[in-house]
Amino acid sequence: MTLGWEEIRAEVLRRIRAREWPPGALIPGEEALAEEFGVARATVNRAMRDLAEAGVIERKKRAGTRVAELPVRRARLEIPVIRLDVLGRGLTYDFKLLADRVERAPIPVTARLGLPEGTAMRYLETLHLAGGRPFVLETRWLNPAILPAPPPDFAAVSANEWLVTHVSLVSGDIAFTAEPATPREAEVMGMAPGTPLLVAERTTHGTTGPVTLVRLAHAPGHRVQMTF
Amino acid sequence: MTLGWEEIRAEVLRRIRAREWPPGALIPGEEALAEEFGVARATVNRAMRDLAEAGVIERKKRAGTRVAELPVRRARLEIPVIRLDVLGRGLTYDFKLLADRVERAPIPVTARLGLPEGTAMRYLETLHLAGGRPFVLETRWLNPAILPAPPPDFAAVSANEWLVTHVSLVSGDIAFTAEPATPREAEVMGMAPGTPLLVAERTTHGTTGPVTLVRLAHAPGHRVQMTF
DNA sequence: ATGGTTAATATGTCTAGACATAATGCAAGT
DNA sequence: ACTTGCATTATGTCTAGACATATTAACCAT
Repeated sequence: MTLGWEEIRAEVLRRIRAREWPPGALIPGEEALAEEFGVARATVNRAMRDLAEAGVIERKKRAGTRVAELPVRRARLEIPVIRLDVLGRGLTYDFKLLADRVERAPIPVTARLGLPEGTAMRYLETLHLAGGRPFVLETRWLNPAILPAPPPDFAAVSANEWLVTHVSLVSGDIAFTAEPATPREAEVMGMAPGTPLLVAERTTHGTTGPVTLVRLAHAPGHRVQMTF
Repeated sequence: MTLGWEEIRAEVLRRIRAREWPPGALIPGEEALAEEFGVARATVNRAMRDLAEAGVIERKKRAGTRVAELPVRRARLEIPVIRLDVLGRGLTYDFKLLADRVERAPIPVTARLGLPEGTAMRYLETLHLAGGRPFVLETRWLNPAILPAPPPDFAAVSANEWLVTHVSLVSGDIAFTAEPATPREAEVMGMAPGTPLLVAERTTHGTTGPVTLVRLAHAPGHRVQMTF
């Protein structure tokens, strides 16, 4: 029976958990481990690289590999298109375009996207419905520079979905906060103002510059679930 | 100048974004790409594996590699120990153990951890302080079976931190919700009841069974930030 | 002591070739 | 028509060896 990289990883992990190699300790080099397990160094490397990605060990050239002092847990969040999110919950999906206009974006918006003050941007307000009931209110500022010549009809395809399939997003960030429902949100989504809402704020950048800043106000009770 | 796997990845990504290989399309096999770029197949494999992990392409043995129809964006959340989170914000850290007792856990708690109804569990209530002000109220149900013979003193080291360094956590999940502050939370953290709070609920399982269920109620204004 | 240079070393990556594994689609048998 | 089995094929993994790169520690010169 020959060992694979996953078995190497399992054994290394076992030794770390058993405190044979305590936090902060220096682990034998790849060459030594390769010899011990009777595999090629590349196989050990594969296993160690995986553990490093998981945050269990820290590796530095020349300095060697050591067990992480305080292993940082990493959770992965998969952000689906809202339509698929809703359908995945077994509910019917629909959306309404509540607003679509071009105007000068407020300073906080341009600032966060790194655009000059007073840039004219497309403002979109979309209410996503799940099973006929409000699911998410999306308010979006979109950089018109990234849109094609005949701009897409966001009443037919939601901006959320159009962007995923037509713009190559490079990087971005999401922040989750709990906020009281604004009067506008309360009115549109049919709830009392001040109701706690889970709000996700995303900025995304593409190859040709800033793309969009979007605020997703989720209906009460919404859970964002992650596994690790 | 010789190509590395990151350059292969960049070029493949460029072709996908440029729609030379549109969503759903079948990409040439590793062998073909290796020949085209003049590198070994393992190098192409490294690049493709990375793109698959990022959700840009989907790979299946025999069936080949195709461009993802709706690229699922994946964001990574790093969950540090609360103490380091606070120190990382340039604030002093402190915590107070408000409650520490053993009692029968409520049914929802045992159910979520997969323990028998009425199991006696350790209940801990910890207030984490940042710069002397309430930061997070942690309410935790801990499976006493995983604790060592002389149980640790959670007044000296927070349970949060003790668990990370002493229990090998295998899997778990986190859910974020927005909830109104309970009377207890409002009292302890000094705010009006009903104030929207960002709540994280985590369950974790170790090698020897369920470990803990914890609820972290964050002070108003708290942001959970992720990058992708 | 102090600062800069150099050699040693552990990890990172690559090559060329091999076998393993899984999924597909065709062919044969019921 | 339907199922079963098998050959095919693309990805997954491994080996043994090589060179690249970052970083440390030792050394030397000021």
